[in-house]
Amino acid sequence: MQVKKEEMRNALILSAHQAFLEKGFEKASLRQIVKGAGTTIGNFYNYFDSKEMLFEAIVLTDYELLLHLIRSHEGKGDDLGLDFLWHEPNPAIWRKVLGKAIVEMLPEFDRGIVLIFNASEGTRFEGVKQMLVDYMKQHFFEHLEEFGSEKVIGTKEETEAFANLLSTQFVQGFGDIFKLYSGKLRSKMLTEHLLFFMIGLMGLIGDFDTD
Amino acid sequence: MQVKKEEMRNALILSAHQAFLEKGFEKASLRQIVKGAGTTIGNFYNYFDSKEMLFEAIVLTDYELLLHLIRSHEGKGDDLGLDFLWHEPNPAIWRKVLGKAIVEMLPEFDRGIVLIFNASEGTRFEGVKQMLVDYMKQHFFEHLEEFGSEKVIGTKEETEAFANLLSTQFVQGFGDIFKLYSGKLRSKMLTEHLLFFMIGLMGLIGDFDTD
Amino acid sequence: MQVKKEEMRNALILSAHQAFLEKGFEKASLRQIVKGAGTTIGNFYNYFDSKEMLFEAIVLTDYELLLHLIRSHEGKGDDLGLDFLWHEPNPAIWRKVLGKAIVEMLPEFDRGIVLIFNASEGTRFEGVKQMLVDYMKQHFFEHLEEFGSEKVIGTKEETEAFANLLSTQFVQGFGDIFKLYSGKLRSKMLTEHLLFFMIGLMGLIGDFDTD
Amino acid sequence: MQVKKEEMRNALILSAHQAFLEKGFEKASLRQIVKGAGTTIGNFYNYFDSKEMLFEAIVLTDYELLLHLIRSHEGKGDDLGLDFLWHEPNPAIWRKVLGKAIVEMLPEFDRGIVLIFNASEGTRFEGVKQMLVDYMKQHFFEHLEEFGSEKVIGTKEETEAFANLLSTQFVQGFGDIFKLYSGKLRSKMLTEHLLFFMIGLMGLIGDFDTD
DNA sequence: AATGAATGAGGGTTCATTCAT
DNA sequence: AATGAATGAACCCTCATTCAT
Repeated sequence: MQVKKEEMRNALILSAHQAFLEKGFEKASLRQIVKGAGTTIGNFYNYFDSKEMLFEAIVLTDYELLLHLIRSHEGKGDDLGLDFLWHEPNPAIWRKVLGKAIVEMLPEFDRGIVLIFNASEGTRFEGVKQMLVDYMKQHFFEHLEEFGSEKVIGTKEETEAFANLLSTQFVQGFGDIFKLYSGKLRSKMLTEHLLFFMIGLMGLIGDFDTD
Repeated sequence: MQVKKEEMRNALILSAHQAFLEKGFEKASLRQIVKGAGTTIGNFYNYFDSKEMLFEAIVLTDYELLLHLIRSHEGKGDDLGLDFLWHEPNPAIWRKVLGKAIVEMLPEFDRGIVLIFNASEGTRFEGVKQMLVDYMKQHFFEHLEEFGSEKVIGTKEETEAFANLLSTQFVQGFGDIFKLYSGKLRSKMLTEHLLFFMIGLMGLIGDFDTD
Repeated sequence: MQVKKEEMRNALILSAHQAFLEKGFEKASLRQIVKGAGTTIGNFYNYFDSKEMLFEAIVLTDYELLLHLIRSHEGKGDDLGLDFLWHEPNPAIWRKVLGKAIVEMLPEFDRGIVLIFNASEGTRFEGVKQMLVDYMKQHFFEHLEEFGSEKVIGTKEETEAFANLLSTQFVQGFGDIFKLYSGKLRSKMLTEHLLFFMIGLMGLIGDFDTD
Repeated sequence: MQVKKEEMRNALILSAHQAFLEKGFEKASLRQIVKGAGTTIGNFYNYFDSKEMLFEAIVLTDYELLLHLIRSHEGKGDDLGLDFLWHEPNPAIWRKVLGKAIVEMLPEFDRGIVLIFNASEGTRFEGVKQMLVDYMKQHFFEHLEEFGSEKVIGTKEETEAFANLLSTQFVQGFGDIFKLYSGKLRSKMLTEHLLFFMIGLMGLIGDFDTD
């Protein structure tokens, strides 16, 4: 009862993707995955060299897209070229600009990005999310300091802690959106998510008087 | 070498807390926990009926505090009694009021709350976080609708999706703060975190003109 | 891409020979062998019925040569017709005679003989080496007894044990030489090896006074 | 049905020793070993950390004895203090001296030494035998050269090859004796074995008379 | 002649839990 | 209160072999 190669391979990837999503890399068992794909463990190894290689097969393209995305902006000190928005008083502009920017820049991530973010513990990708968090944290921290956070938030340590918190949530939200939504709704959510953070950030440091 | 009952129990709880925090409930092994507590697997079962019961012992008090916190506000349709802030134009007030409210209202959560949020998969508490998310989601959704989100965000489905996203991050941030900080820094972070979400929310729906 | 039948067969034999030599029959894996031959597992079974048959294909000719060699001397009670040497006092003669005898008598063993000796565990040839050892043991034992070993070595049991030891080493050395050397160096080593054993044997039982 | 700790441990070691002896480290299966010891695989890991550690438990003492034996003679350039024998014309002396020397010097090797020699492939001890062979090879080579082997054996390369062959067999024979015999018979065999090699070596390079 | 999908048994290892002592 | 021996199921992975194509 042989099946065309690509069919079984896809069945394995599909089953694995679901299992990894539900339980994470380590807790998802190969037995469960092959069962979901309607084959046996022995046969699995005709398609992939190891459990980790299976994960990598699902994830690698998105990983490289992500890496490329980060590197193309690294060192430029900008927010995806949107720094001018920080000085834009009319918020109506924001939503438009951000929406457009996101659609243009965002690579066409597939299933992989979600696994990298939420199911990669135990693989060589387990540090990727934190890397992104650290990268974002730097941005947030710089903006907070630039606008005089010490007047509103507090000490440098407090500001740094808060920047850390913000970036963690920002990245997590990013991942959640990719997990839950796709197509236009995904773009829409990404826009609002970005907007929400920019507004929150500005509001936090901009308007307020503490006395 | 016998040890006073409470001491061993505490040693086990301490070791388990650390292990659960690092690896999560399922991946933390009993062998590792008892080793960390300086005793043996057999003896463990003199103190706890199972691995899950050990988890429960660490977590239960905080779980009940959390439940009580939610229930005491359930059905009141308020935000911890702070609804009036939504109509308060002076943001300086916000930080003061929120900071005070948090200190007053927040139960004295112990180590457990972090485990419930970040390490409870595989236990009967694994749904608690989502429950809280759902609870918060309702609040966010109501506020978004109340202020006419359809003008700014979009359809009801989009609004609901966004409310879901916000609440997920809100709760996650809440958990992160408890995980990372304690004492006054924790309160400070909680205040800023709340503030950030209120400002973001208001900004998103309040100020904007879309045309 | 099809290859002429004999070429692929030879490639498989070559690759297998190397693998068996390195790891022995059981630990050499078919996957490794077919990879080395540049084909696939499935195709392998077009050439050989089983892993064991592959081994046999490499080994059979040499096995039969060996069998023939033994049988042609069996029952004659001689040492390859060299018994007269035991009474030859001039050792210079020995080396010459032995060297010549070896070249003349030794069949043209191929790769197989080494595998039979050192890599046949798990095949039906795994007993061949021991058979040869037993055969040699008989010779050694007879010589030891003939020359009055009880005066020098000890009891019959001790003599037998020693004959066993000698023959084991003799055969092992024989195998080692075939494994490591070829051509003239092989003949040279075989001569010295034989010489060494004859001298050792003679010395052991000939000259000595034990009191 | 609990058994005293030492009993089960010994049963495991006994069963393992036999399995390793028969099949070697890699091919001996844990399932077979625990079955031989009348327990389960799970329980095995209450006694040993791994299959390799089990091997080590059997072998370590003998390994250290062997190491100590070698090191205590290393650099002295002697043959266990028996160099004078090479110039001793009366062979009757040899057997006596060697027999005494062996009994005195040989550490009380246990089962381990045989495993190290014949069943250690796949463990960290797999190189020990070759180390010993190389060590002996040096001795043999020096003696062969010292006595002018070029006159009798041939080129330096041939002499070296032969030294290699001799040492391999010498060590193998050493191992075989430990495998097959014990007690006084072991000492007896060791003596004859050593004697055999010394005689063979002398005869090979000297001009020997047999009467 | 050649491919590689499929199978089923077995490899070493870890796990939470039970229970005799 | 404490020990650790014992269990049985599950983990990822490798193997020789079969067979449809």
